[in-house]
Amino acid sequence: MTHESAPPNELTFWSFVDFAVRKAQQELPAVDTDAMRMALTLSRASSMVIYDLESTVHRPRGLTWPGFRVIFALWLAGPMEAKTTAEISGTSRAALSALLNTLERDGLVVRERASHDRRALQLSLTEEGYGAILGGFRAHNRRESAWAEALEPDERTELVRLLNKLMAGSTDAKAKFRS
Amino acid sequence: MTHESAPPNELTFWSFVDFAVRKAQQELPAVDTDAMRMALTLSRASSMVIYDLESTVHRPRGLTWPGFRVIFALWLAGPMEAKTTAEISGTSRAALSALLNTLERDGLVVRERASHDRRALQLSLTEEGYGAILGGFRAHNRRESAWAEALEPDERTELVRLLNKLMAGSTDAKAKFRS
DNA sequence: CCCAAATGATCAAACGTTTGATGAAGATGA
DNA sequence: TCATCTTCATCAAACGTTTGATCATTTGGG
Repeated sequence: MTHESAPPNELTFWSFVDFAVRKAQQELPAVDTDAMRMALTLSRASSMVIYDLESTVHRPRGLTWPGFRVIFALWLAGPMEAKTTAEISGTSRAALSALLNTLERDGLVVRERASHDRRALQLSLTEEGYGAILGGFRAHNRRESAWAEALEPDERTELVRLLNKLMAGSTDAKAKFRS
Repeated sequence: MTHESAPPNELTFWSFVDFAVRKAQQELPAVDTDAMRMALTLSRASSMVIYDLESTVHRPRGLTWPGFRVIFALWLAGPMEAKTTAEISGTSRAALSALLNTLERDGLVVRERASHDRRALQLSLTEEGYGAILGGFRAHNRRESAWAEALEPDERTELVRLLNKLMAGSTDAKAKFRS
C-alpha cells in the first residue's frame, strides 16, 4: 500500500466506481483508468438493470433470468435447434442442457429429436410457454421503459450506438466467446 | 403469431438484438422498442465483456468472477465489515457467506469477529490474497484496455456519462436493489 | 466401404446465487 | 430489567454455470 486515501464513510455499490478508479491509480500508476471506469460502469449498470428485471418481473412469475432468456428466444425466433437457442440466448450448450430440464419439467418447452440429424435437438414452446412469455414480456418491457425514461431519446440512441461499436471491436480485442 | 418474418439463417448472439426488436414489434405493437433495444444491448455487451474477462483472466488463475469482485473490493477499500464488502462488490449478504467459504479455504481472505459488534464480521486480505489481486488486476486491466480501444476517448467518456445518467434514474424507476 | 475426426448432447463435480428460515447479538422502550 | 424488535450472519434447498469427460451420430478421406 502507498498513501492511504481512506475510503469515504458511505461507500455504496455505485459510488465505489469513482473511489476504485482513484485508488487503483494510486496503487498502480500504470493502470488504464478510462478503460477501468468504462468496464466497471458497464458491468454495474447492467447488473442493476438485470437484477431489477429478474427480481420484480420474472422470479415472481416462476422464471429465472436465464429461463426467461431461453423462452424469449424461442418466442421470437420460433422452433429451432438447441444449438441455435444456446447461441442467441447467450447460454453455453452445457448450461442449456441443464436449464432445459427445468423448463421442460415446468411444461414450458418441448425437446424433440431433429429429423435430419439424430444427434440434434429441436426445441419449441408449449402453449403454456407461449402464454408465460407473452404476459412476462409485457411486464418486462414496462420495466425497461421506466429505466429508459432516465435518458432523452437521442441519448438512448447514442448509448446503443456506443455499445454496438464496443462490441464490434471485440474481434480486434480477440475476445473469448461462449461455446 | 401474426406474419411470419422468418428468422435469418445466420442468427447470432449479437444480430439477435435487431431481429428480436423487429419481431417483438410485430407480435406486440404496443412494445417500447427503444427501451427494449437499449436493455437488450446493455445486457449483452456487459455479458460479453465479463465472460471474456472471467474466462481469459480470472478462471485460469483460479478465481471466479464473483470471487474477483470481492477480492478487488477488499484490495481497494481495505479491511472492512462483511456487510460493506457485500454492498460494494454487488453481492447479497447470503451469497457472500457462501463465497467466503471458498475464498477463506483458498487462503485469500480472513474472517474475523468485529470487536465493537459481536454479530458483525471483519474481512481482510491475506498476503496471498493481496498477491493474487495485484497480478490478476494487471491482466484484467490490460484486457479492459483492449476492449476500450474500440472507442475514441471522448466516446468512452460519453458512454460512461450515459450509463451514469441511466443509473441515476433508478430511483425514479423505483428499481429493486440487492439485499 | 470403413475408420478416424468432428459434431451434438449430456453428465459430473465444484461453485455462486436466490429465497426463506433460523439463531445470535444489539437496540428500544415500558 | 425484561420483552420485543431489529440487525448480522448463516443455513438449506433449488437452480444455473463452468470445465472437462463421455457417448452417439455424422462426415470425410483413403
